[in-house]
Amino acid sequence: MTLKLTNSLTRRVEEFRPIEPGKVSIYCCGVTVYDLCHLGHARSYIAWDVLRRYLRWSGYAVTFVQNYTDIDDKILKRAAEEGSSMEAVSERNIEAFVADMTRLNILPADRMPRATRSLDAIRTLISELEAKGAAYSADGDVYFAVMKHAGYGKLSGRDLEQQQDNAAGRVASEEEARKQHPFDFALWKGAKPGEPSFPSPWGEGRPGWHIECSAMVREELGDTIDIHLGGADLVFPHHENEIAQSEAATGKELAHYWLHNGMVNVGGQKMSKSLGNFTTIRALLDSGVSPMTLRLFTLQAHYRKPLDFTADALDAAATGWKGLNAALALMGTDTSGSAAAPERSAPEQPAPLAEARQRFATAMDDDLNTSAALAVLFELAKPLRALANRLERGDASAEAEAHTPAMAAQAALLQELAGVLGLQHETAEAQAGSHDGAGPSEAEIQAQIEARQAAKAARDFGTADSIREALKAQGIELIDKPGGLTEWLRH
RNA sequence: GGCGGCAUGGCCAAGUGGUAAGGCAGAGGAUUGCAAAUCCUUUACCCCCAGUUCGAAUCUGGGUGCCGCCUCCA
Repeated sequence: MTLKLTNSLTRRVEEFRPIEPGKVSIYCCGVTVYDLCHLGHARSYIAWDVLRRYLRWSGYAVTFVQNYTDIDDKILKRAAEEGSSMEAVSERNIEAFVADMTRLNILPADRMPRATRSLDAIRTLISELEAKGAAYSADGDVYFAVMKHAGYGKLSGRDLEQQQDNAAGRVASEEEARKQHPFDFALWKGAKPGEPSFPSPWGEGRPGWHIECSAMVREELGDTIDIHLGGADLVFPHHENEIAQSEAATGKELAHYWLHNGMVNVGGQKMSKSLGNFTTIRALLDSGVSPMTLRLFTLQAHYRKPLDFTADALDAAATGWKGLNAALALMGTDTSGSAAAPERSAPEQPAPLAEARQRFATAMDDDLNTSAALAVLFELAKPLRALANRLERGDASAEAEAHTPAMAAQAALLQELAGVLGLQHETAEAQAGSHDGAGPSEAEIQAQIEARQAAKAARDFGTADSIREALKAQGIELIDKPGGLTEWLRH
């Protein structure tokens, strides 16, 4: 079996064949760092993290490059609003991005270029386009001439002539007037008073949005790469323009495979900053939803499909994760295993495990069918959970069973496959989320538990239950364990 | 209007020609002083219509509904 991926370029599922055997070069469109990331970003980057982990597990050496767009109108606007600078806004949001991704267990990219640090490559590319007659300058701006590029529209299925009418409906801004064709887009924008600018052969200014990606792909990975990633909302115009620029300049295909993830929806509508219906990653995580719950939530759907974000669906994911997590706990807290040279053609394993591994690989090979892959994890987890539960009850035979090679192998496989999906065991604290300090103190809770123990010993269950109810009202859940022990959880 | 995509049980979601994965919720049972947790069992003919086929959720045509992109956007 080999990996098959849906290529947006052909709108078909294709077998993945790297340019160089055993190696994969990937460029992923990153964020514009003007604000915190929301769940849409999380979904996207979790999906691509899984692609990357799976390729690694399949034996490929992966080079993963993801950019930061650190110059753009929205960053400048934000900086003006808060009276700071472009750099300050960018820096702060890059830090936030890294922190959020880390919490979600998303592997950092191998290289993370920034637009403002790639200006030489950008200027070189624009010059080449100009020399080839694919670009023209007008009043300090430089535009890409879409009519000069034969393949324009091949990714998004747009026909320039057919699109004329739609474009005509746009507001005839000053910028529009400078363009030769409505779809022409800025490669370089002339400086406006008071805005940061950089020198160029066309005067002071700054790069347009699309050109930075073309330049960074080329600088970091070469003229042609294996896979280019991004959200479905980037297909047009961003990726279309990227292709046009790069291919007009190099005469080579920019990327062999274009993968796009579906949007996160809220109430059937795309989650976005402009609609204001977004939840930031950190707001969600800080509200007590664990990172792995969010990961599981996004992975339960196929990456290309829209994913509706609802409280119910998230609750379901949280409960589901509890089960997987309990099974994962059998291996202890050391779950750094995902990095421990996993190999998909693993050594000998008992037949059922080999079969599970195969089903997992088959699912993932099928355009990253994480939903089906998760089914394998849940099935592997089932007996492990049962065992974990018996262990908790102090079942002596369970103790012995836990140390049998069969169980150990099952637990190891579960952990390995979970690792491919970036799922790792979470401790109780991580699951509980942050505690804001309200509610009864530990000492108070302990005192209540002891009082309840006494009541129970006296078979005064009415008092015992009322104590439990009172604590519950304060967000404290009591759980009786075998042997007369009582544990508590803060909700 | 143009381009693309989606419609599967109460909810989420796989399955893309051979008779419906998995998760959540629900129901019954076990266990428990009662709970919680856990364990066992259990719940669908796949938006509508017409075709192709021995056989379709899966293919074709039509219809209906929904979403994304066409302006910044993961």
